[in-house]
Amino acid sequence: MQANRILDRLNRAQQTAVTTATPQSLVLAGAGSGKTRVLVHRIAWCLEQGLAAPSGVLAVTFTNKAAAEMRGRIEDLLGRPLGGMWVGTFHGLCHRLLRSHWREAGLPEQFQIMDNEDQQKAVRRAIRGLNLDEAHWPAKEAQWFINARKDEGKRPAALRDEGDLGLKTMIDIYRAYEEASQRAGLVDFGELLLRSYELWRDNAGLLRHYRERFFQVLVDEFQDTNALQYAWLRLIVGEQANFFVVGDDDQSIYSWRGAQVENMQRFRRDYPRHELIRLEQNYRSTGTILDAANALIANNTGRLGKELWTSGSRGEAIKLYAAYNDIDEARFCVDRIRTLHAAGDRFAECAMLYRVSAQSRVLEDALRQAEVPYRVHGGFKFYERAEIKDALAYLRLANHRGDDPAFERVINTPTRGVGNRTLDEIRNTARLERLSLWAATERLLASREFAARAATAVTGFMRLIDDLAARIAGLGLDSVLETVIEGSGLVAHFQKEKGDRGLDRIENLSELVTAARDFEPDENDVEMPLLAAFLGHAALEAGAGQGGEFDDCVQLMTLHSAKGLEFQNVFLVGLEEGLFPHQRSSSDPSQLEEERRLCYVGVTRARHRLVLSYAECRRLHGSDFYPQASRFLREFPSELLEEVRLGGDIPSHSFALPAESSGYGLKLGQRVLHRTFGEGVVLHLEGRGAHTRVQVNFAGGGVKWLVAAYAGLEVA
DNA sequence: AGGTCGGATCTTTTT
DNA sequence: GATCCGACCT
Repeated sequence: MQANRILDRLNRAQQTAVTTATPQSLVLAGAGSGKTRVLVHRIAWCLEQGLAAPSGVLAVTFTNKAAAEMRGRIEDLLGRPLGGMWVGTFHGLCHRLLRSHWREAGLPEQFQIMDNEDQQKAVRRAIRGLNLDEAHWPAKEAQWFINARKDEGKRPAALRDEGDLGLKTMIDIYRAYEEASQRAGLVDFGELLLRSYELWRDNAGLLRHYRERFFQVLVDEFQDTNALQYAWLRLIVGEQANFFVVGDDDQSIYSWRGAQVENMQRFRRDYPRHELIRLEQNYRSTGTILDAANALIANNTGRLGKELWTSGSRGEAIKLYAAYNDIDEARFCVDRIRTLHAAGDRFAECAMLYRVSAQSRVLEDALRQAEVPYRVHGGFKFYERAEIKDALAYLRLANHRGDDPAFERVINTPTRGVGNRTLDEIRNTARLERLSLWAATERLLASREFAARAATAVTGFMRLIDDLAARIAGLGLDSVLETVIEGSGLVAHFQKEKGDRGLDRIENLSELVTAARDFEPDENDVEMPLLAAFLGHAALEAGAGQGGEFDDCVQLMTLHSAKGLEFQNVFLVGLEEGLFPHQRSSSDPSQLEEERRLCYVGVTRARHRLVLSYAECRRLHGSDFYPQASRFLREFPSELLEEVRLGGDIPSHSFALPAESSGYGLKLGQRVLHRTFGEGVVLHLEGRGAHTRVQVNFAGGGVKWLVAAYAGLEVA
């Protein structure tokens, strides 16, 4: 391929990025500015210019989807396979490293990956093992603590309790969990990263080897990296490699799970001779939408700074609908979608975006009522289903008896008479003797410490696993799964379940066999044993949600899951104070800015049409709320918005950009305090000046009408 | 061993 | 309102 063919269809800024000769570059890539394009073309450029062999390229992304897309596009552009390129997610690549160097990493060869659920159970076990009260020390919080520390690259030994008992306990739990995981050869998601970081850090020879190999290191969505990922990158880049990172500080929406936008500033400090390139030309949205997005995000502080523009048309005004309530809001959106569909747009080109998943319910109801097909993104994944995890647990245990989570999962599924007492006995022995659950069970059997019934049950289970292990040796992957499913007794177990549920599960189990038959490790994993690759795939890439991905249906998802996608028509619903920005974020300025970025992400998903809406009454957690319109609405230039109304008799307060008071500091949804009735929320306002009457819903005393002049309400 | 009941809680989600 | 979790009961 010719150099000019690579640069052919790129704009100036994109060309600059692709061809830069500066060893370190930070590409500030706005929404819809062709970020993936730049990454892919940059790789092609490096190869064509002889700046790297394919095996010298390391390209990292966050999601499997992004990695797959990048691989596909590189191959398309090059017209040949990746060669020895490493293109994958942080976790996928770390997994690969640990499989190749398990010994140096201090892991057993058959180490397994724990997903969230496995991890939480393991943490719970650690908490119980320390004789702590679970009500006081919830596994979820401890899990969060452990993951946050790992994301910072910290082991328990590196933590100090500062005399804080709570902190000390957390560290104890972390340590106990870590010891148990190590003993069982289990690795959680954070551990994959931390372990490979340490692997490189502590093995000079190995690090040298990889540094000599990877001369071009590229990172996608750099704003989402956490401290450990950045440290990992710095380690591999070293002094000599080229470091090419692409990101957008305005789309950083994952700080709550450890992402540090600060890494962008850190990069600038750590590599003072870097080149900063801005991609600001947008190929997605209309001028109107971009103006709105720019104006909104300008309210944030400390940005690297970037202004999106387009050579395309202004497009139509952004529609704003003030709904009477959430049901009305849903109906309005569905109505418009039907109109658009009738005019020729596909349903799949319409997306309904919301802040919290709970909002999908009302939208789904309205869609179903109107018989409009839809798909809700997110939610349960194939490999996260209980029956799939059960089957895989049998396989994991047959493969590696020390796999404690797998043991716990299936020791009594299907029920075979191993009760809690027996299990506790096993757990205790395991803890005291530092054995795996399997080894502890063997131990207890040998010393005849089980009750007769338990002994029989447990022996039966162990025979079953040993038997499975013997039978699957040498079989193909799909036969392995067939054998395991058949031998586990899971099918009979689920057949007993009432209703269609059991049937579903059995169907999923046969789907698992199909998945195994069709399984091909991706290019990064071809060297590892097939079974390890398959189990890794199941844990790391939990699979898509429900099917129907290719049908023409309206797309429902949270704003978070919308990042990276685009649609002709976007309906951004629930623009209300308390919901968006969310209550839990509204007290902290930096969290508030993240909410704003989330809004920015939502707005920039739209190509042609953007509809914003809010409800004056919203049912949430079972009771009604009367929120104010979101502050974000006020941050859009009003000339870009056009208020839409349905008929004249819908009680709708004009969107009233100042949306301020009635003269008494009262507004809809305002929290107020009354001398005798206590705290309440303003439901309605009527009249003006001295005649203003206000309806308040008091927490204690129900709904009351008051004359504002006499009520003496205080704004709470 | 398994089911049922009451209480607490309720962002966002990938790997 | 819905769900998840633990305690309690059968």
